Amino acid sequence: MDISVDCVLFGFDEKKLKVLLIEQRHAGSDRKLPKIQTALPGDLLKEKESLDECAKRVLKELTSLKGIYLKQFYTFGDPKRVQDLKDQEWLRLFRAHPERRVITVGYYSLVKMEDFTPKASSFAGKTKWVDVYNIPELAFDHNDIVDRALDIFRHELVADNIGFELLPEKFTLSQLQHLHEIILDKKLDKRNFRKNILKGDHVTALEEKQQGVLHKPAQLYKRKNKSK
Amino acid sequence: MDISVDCVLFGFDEKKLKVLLIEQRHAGSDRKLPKIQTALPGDLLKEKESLDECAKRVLKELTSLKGIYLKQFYTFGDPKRVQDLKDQEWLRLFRAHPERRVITVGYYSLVKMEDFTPKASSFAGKTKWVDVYNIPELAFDHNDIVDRALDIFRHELVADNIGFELLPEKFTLSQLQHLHEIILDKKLDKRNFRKNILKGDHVTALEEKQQGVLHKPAQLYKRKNKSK
DNA sequence: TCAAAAGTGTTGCATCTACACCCATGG
DNA sequence: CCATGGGTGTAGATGCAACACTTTTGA
Repeated sequence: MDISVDCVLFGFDEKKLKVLLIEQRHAGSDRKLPKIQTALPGDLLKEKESLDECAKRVLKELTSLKGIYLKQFYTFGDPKRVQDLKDQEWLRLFRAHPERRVITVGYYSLVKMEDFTPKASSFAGKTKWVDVYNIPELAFDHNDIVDRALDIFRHELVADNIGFELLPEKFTLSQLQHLHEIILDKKLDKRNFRKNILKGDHVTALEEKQQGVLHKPAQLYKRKNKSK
Repeated sequence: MDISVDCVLFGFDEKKLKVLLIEQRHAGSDRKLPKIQTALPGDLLKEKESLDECAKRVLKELTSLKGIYLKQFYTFGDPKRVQDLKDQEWLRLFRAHPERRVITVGYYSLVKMEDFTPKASSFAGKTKWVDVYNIPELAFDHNDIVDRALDIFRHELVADNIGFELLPEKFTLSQLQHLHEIILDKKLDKRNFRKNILKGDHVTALEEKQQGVLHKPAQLYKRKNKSK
C-alpha cells in the first residue's frame, strides 16, 4: 500500500475563490485523441518525510511558500479509490506501481495568488486555477476531497477569520469582506463585519492608505504577527 | 510503508472519563523481569478494507458495537513514530515487518461501558479502562494521539452535545450534566444546562422514571432516533 | 460637482448567565 | 419527618443584527 498527500490550494483573485488543478495530457488507450486528466497536486510520501513535510514539498513545487497556511483535514482510504479504469490508464504513465492501493492524506492551503509561480513543476503538467463552483471531473476521488476541504475551510473561515491568508500582504477591510461574502455565498453587513474582524486581533492597520483609486482611499491592513 | 488505524475509545463510569488501553506483557531484551507495554487498540489496515471498516473491526473486537459513535480525527505520520527501541522490541513479537514505517489514522469512539465485553481479543492482551487524566506512558506516539482525540472530543461535545453516547440507553439529565462537567472540568448551571440540551433535540423523554432511588425519581431520556 | 467606495454608532431583539425554592421518594 | 437529589422561571447583562448618512478622492 502506498501513501500520498493531496493538497487543495485555495486562491482568491478578487472575484472568485479558486482551486489549483493540474492538467496532464496523455494518449487514450483507444488511440483516439489525447485525453486530458485533471487532478489535485499531490505526491507519494517519501520514506523519510513526515506528512507535513510532504505537503510542504508539494506546495513548494507550486508557490513561493512564505508563511503559507497549511492544514491536514482528512484521510481518504477507500480501497478502490485509485483503481478506476480511467485513472489507471493515466497512473501508468508516471507511477512505479500504478496498480497499488493508495491512501491519501488531504491538506488544504491558503495561497496568496501573487506568491504563485506557474513554473513547470515536477508533476510535469500544466497548472490552472479553477473557480471552486465550477470544478470539472477530477481523477480518483479528488472531487470529494475538494468538497470536504471547502466545507472545512468555510467553517474555519468563520471560526478563526483566516481569510486574509488569501489576500496580498496589504489589504483593505472591504477586500476582506468581499472575500468572505464570496466564500460563504452571502452578503454581510459592513459595520458588523468590521467590528467582528477588529475585535479578534488577527490584523493590524498600517500607516498607509490606498493610492490612485477613484474614491476615498481605504486604510490598509496587514496580518498581525502571531509571534510575541 | 504500512498503514494502521488506532482507536481512542472513551468510556464513562459515572465518575471519570476513561480511555481503553491494551496491555501486553513481554520479555525485556535484557532478560530482566517481563515488561508491560501499554497502547491504544489498533491494527494494520487490511488490503481490502476501508479506513472506516478497519476502525469498526478494531472496535468490534472490543465492544458490542451497536450504534457506536466513531470518528476519524487525525493522521499521524512522523517517520520515526514506531522506530523507538522500546517499541521495536515489542513490535517484533507480533508484526511481520516490525521495522517498517507505519502511518496511523486516528479514530475516536464513544462507548457505553455496558456494551464493553472484556473478551480476550485478537490483540492477545488485557484491556483496561484508565482515567483520562492519569494515562501512563504509552507505546509509540499514542500519548499524543490520546491528547489530540481528547481535545477534539471536548470541542465536539460542546458543539454537538454528543455526550449521551457515553451513557446507558436510558439516562437522566443529571447524569448527562455530570458527564459534561467531568469532561469539560467545570461546573455547569443545572437549569441552563437542561434548557440547552432540550432545545437541540438529540434526546427525548421516556414515559418512565428512575426507580428505587432514595430521592425524587428522575425522568429518564434516550437518544432521539436521527433517522425518519 | 459628481461618482464611487470608505468609514462610522445606535437601537431593538435574542441569547446567555446567574440565581433559590418546592417536590417526590425511600428510609 | 428527614435527607437527598429532581425539577422549575425570571431578571439583568451581553452579544448580535439591522440600519443611513457623511467623507474623501479622482475625474
